[in-house]
Amino acid sequence: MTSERQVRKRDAAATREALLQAAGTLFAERGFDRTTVRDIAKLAGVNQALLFRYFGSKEAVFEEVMAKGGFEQVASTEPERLLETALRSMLTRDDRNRDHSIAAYLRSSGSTGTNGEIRRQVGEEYARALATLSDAEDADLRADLVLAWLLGIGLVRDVSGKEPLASADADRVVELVLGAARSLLERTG
Amino acid sequence: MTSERQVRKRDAAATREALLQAAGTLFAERGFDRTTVRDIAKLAGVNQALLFRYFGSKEAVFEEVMAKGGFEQVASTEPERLLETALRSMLTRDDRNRDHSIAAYLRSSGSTGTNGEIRRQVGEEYARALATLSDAEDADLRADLVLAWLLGIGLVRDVSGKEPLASADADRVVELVLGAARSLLERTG
DNA sequence: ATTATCTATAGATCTATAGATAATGC
DNA sequence: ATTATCTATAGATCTATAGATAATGC
Repeated sequence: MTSERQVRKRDAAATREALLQAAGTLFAERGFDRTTVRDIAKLAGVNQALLFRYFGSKEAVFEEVMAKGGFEQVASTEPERLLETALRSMLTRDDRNRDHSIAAYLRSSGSTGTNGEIRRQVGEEYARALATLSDAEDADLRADLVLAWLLGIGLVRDVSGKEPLASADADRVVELVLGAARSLLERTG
Repeated sequence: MTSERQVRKRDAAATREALLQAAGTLFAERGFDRTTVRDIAKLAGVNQALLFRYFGSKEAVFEEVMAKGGFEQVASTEPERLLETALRSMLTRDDRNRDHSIAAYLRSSGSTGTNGEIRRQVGEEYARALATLSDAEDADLRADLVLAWLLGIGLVRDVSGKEPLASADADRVVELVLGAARSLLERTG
């Protein structure tokens, strides 16, 4: 990865992108606080000063990682499949092309300030989509509860590494969760 | 709070306790990484060097906060009521006597190492108790999913502050969650 | 000439420790 | 005399910036 840097031409856009990608990986692995800008730059194979040149601050990088990953998934998935899609993308470990926004979200729960705001916005997007699946009067509340479940599963599984959930079969988890979530969303009263 | 310090006698046990209490409050508010030992000492009204004298390190304080809060609740509640009790204690904001372990857990998700280990253990305790409520073959997995829901609700509510969940009526949330959780635990196949 | 990239460092933390001070109990 | 508490500081970070260097395009 560093080696390809040697050959790479001077390219501001590519450097920016490399930083964004590296930041996504590290924020997802260690969270915001424990990721340093030097780590990000090192993984991206660029000088750390460039992070400030292209993003201005570490927080700004985080915001962009979250916004990009989170909004894209919601926007590109129809509500009916959103829960299953989000669930599967969380249950599946394919490091390539993985959306890091949820893991980054979970690992950065301590952070407040600007970080909190962008994380809240991503949550809004998911919940709004999920709420369309319910006809209940309190559809929004139920959608929040389903969102909470989704995030909680990621927390227990990836962050805590708790068994048997951590290595449970994805199909089985999807089956159990979708069944309960559907009945929660669809049930009236 | 600082004022009562002035009158307090020299008392190692009380000082230790004050530090533990202060640490619980701050870890729950800001998480491990964003809480400094000086903040803890200041809130406890004691000198920061005493934290190292009585606990050895900041991590050791975190472990003790988590172990104390988490294990106590599980041990003192019968499994049938554990879910409702834990849920209500999370939904209710009575700053006094509040168990900070779950919030501290949630806000410190970024931390790995020793922190991760103790957090995993507290999760084990809860899940073991919840698993006794299910006769299904995969009772442990279902219990993990219920635990995940509990934590996820805390995450969305307290850490993200997302509405309508953040200010939803506790009884209503309990009703919705308990209903779905029971059917998940009790249903066979 | 422009601008992507790098060097060097300021300035502000934070954890942890060594050793001094002072309140208690014998 | 013992030991709870405090002072002072070492040593190791980390974010961010100012200014130098060097690769590109006209």
